[in-house]
Amino acid sequence: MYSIQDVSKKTGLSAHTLRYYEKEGLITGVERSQGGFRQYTDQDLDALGLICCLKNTGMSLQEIARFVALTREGKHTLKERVDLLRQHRENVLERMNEMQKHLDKVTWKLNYFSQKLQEYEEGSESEQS
Amino acid sequence: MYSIQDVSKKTGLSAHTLRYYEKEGLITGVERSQGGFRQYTDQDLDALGLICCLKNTGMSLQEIARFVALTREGKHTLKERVDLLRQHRENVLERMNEMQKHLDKVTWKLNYFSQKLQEYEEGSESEQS
DNA sequence: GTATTCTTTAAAGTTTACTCTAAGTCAATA
DNA sequence: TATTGACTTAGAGTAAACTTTAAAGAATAC
Repeated sequence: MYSIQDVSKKTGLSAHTLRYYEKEGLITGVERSQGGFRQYTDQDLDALGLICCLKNTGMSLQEIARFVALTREGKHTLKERVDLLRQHRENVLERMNEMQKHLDKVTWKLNYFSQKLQEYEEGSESEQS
Repeated sequence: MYSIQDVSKKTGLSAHTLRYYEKEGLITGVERSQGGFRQYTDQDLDALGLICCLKNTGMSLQEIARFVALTREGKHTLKERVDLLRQHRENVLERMNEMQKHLDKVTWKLNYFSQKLQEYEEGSESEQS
């Protein structure tokens, strides 16, 4: 059993954010101590792991909440969940491809500016001498 | 010379967004017709091209505005601009790496669910027969 | 020449994902 | 036992990047 601070350290999400995620339906069924404090299990940490991966690959919290809701509904949503992840995977690959293209342009510009810089520096050098 | 609508079509940014970018200092020195309408040049389109690449690789509008301001200052900022782009490039590569790692986890989960799904479907088949 | 469409501005509104505040409860320590 | 510090809630506030609105002037189509 982990306190909200423990989980915060383990996941890198703030305690505020963890409560927020719970409110938004991303995490469900977190147990409480007699005093009402959250007590996370290893299962909860597991679930948070997937949530972070989805988030870090650009899935919105809303979509993640939908995925979590499907999970809670049981095995008959397995196909839908698989489709969802598969689609997400495609989207991410597509985005990374696009990103690479844009980055190539940035690299091109960078080289262009680098050359300009060299010319500029050589210019000021000869002025100094 | 292009109208704001022309540029909107060419760049994929809305006319609203183009005005917003101008207000935020991302585009500067756009000429006006006698009636006060914006008239974009090929140079402006070029500048917008770089802006889109930077934005699409995750640079914030604020940082882009900073880059544009440096450009306006002249050649003595060339080194700073090169450094900025170089740093940005590193950041993007780093992010893409992280992304790939997170995506690998998603793929792993996907395969796991796929297998579960298959077992589940086989299960219901044998129940039916 | 008038109706429609496009453009202008400033400013308010929206969405996403937090982040912080206030007021109070709970637990551990000096 | 008092106090410090972590935890609770609901709800307000924030930042980024738009997006919409309103009111008015300009260009074009018939």
